Amino acid sequence: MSDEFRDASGKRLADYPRPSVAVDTAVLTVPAGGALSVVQVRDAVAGDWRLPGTFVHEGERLADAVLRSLREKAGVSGLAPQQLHVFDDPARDDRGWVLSVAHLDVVPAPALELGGTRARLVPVAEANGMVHGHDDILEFAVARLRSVYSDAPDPRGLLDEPFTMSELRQLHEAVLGERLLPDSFRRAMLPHLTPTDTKRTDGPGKPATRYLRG
Amino acid sequence: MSDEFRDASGKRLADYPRPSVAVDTAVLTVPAGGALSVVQVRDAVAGDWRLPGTFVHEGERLADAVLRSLREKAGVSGLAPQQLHVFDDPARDDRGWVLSVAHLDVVPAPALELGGTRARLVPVAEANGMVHGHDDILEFAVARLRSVYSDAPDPRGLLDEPFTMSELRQLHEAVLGERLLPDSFRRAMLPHLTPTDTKRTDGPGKPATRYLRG
DNA sequence: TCAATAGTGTCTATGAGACACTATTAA
DNA sequence: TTAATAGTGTCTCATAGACACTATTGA
Repeated sequence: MSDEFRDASGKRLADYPRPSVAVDTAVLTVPAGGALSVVQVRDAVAGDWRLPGTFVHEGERLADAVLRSLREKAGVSGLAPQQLHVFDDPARDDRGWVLSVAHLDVVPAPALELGGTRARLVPVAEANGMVHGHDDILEFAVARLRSVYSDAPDPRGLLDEPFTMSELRQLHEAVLGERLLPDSFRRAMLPHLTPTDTKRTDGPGKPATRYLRG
Repeated sequence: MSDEFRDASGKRLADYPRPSVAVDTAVLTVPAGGALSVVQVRDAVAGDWRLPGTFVHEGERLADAVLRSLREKAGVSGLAPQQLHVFDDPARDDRGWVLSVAHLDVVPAPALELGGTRARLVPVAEANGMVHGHDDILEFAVARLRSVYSDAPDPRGLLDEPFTMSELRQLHEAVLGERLLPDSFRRAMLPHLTPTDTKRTDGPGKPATRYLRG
């Protein structure tokens, strides 16, 4: 890298004003039998609950900044952050000129070990009123997750394999926030599933086949 | 804005290193009877052809930076830049630590007044080998445009209204890069179109109804 | 009349919704 | 046996592909 680069107008790159760049992440999960939920952290200074985020360090990839913020602020081992959108309203952050790159990360509930009282899991329907436009980021993230869960069986691996058709349908219902028709759901998913020999037999009812993705 | 804000560790916001932030834009259009094409500008320093871009000015919205870059570098009156993705590879730009926010803008061919020899229009199939990962940005932009043109009739307004079904289908074929079945295309589009009383009668053939969107 | 393009009617295959029916278990 | 859940078979309706057919123009 060269700080001495000059553009067509003879200006050095370093002479241009630069924004602070933050990453803010909606970590989504579905607890067993629960609703689609998001990780919030308590801000050390202001004391409010918000999405975990951090400023990007020099030369750091955005995805790495996300993983660092999740590890440090929420005690979460994030997996595969997915970039959503840059929020660039100059007035959105009262600390100055800050661009926020919103991310989505999807983590299976059993892998979520929230760090004490600084982090909590909240159903997305109840996670509103956050600062710095974090409500908008959450909305973006939920919309993205729902779009990928409308076709394929558990594409982000929220369920442990193998799983039954009912478990899969209940997961999709939690993600999509609506009831699904069991018949249509089964027919749409079966071509993308591989049945195994193991069955689930707990409580009454015919034993359910367990499936693998793919 | 306050430069004196301090975070939980007592550090001022201004103390954090900050990246340069650029916007780079794929301006797409379809010339009458032609293929999907993109605007390239010749770099004043290096002399190569690339996508128009600029560094974001302090407090400026990303979309405004895009419009400014199109006006100044390509002589184009951009319309509604759409954000695509942040390219953040620290090594992607040899000038230093630069984040590039890729954008898509869609402009009707008659509205494109390219500025002399500094800008040109190239079919997307022939626009490759650009610096700073601009090939990837173009690929992103084309994919986005194709996804919005797969359902609705000319959603980005590339055609002047009213237009005939053939004109609409030829536009969609140019955008999607593939032939479409006239029957299925007509049936898919008719519910989203309003017929007018005017007809097109040039050359032989039954006069074609002209339609409006919506 | 002929060539060319616009537009209609309809047959068929496919897939979703609906729902009755069978299968297999625990209690 | 009964209740409960899993899974199958099939009817109907909506839609896409295919394609024959009609409609209206310029030459």
